[in-house]
Amino acid sequence: MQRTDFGEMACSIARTMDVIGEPWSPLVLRNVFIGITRFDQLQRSLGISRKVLAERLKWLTDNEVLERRQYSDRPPRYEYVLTARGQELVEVLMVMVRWGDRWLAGEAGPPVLYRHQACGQISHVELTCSQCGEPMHATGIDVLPGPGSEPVASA
Amino acid sequence: MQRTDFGEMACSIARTMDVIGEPWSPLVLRNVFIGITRFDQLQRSLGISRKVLAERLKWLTDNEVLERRQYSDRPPRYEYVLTARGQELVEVLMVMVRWGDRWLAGEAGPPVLYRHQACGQISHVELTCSQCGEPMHATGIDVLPGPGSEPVASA
DNA sequence: GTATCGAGTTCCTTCAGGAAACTCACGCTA
DNA sequence: TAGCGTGAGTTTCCTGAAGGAACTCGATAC
Repeated sequence: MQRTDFGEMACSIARTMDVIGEPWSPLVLRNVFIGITRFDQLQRSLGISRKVLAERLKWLTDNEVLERRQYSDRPPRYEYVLTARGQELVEVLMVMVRWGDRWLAGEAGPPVLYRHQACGQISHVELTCSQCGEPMHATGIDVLPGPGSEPVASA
Repeated sequence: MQRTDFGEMACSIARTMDVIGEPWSPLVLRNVFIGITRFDQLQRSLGISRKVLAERLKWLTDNEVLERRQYSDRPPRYEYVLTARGQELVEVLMVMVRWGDRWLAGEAGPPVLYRHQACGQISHVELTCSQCGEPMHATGIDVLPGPGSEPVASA
């Protein structure tokens, strides 16, 4: 095996990276999210190789992150849309955005802004605890082994 | 240029992926976060090639995500610790964890659990709006161009 | 009946990842 | 003081994946 199989590791990060673990997939998802959903649009907007784009789209649809949908019958034409799984993956991207905005945007400021529809304000995501609702950061958590900690091979 | 230079794109996701954009870096960060901080420890725990690990560690320290710290003078020995920048990057990982737990963990359940020190409960991160504090999801936001939307080359 | 367009495939080259062996400075020990 | 062990990488070689460009294929457009 050349490329390590992250999908089999007992780690959600590894498993997530098995799906979005190379640089193009997040950008493909971002573009689909903002409405760039067709093959040639994606190829041109990203400057990605057509071959690699085809591979990524297949991978993402196989992993139920995207859905390939026919939007024209004659001629047959397709577009890609986010599944529920993909919608939630965009939330990972939103947190990446926040980090990139904070540490890498430089003087120019963030390239895009997000408006929260519920309150109408320009904002960004904060991480809070699902139990108490207070802010939750890397410095304030303990890591414990969970039920799926080691998937001991039964074979 | 073989590998596209994501760091120059006007997109925080691309810029973030320029730093953590291949599968090993997030896992290296995770391990440093949980206390696996030395070269050989990292290499053995991840099963990563030593060459690639050395490259990643150099890249991550160059990007101020990790800091190389000497913990022994004679013989000279080094360990890697998270910078403030790296601590915040771990929050991206926490959201990846949540997604991976939800969609990829399967019957076995999540491999690790997180306890929020502030409230003492086992929990996971929620995304909320920095302005109104209400939940914030991909389906409820508008994307607008920001100040750094197109870094028009001045040259 | 030729051009165009969307949606991919195919082919070729180059580069990055994996595995394992090697280096180098130091410390232990017998 | 010769030899062994250890941590922290480097070096070498091989294979597979990314890039780029050209090609295909069905279907309308002119």
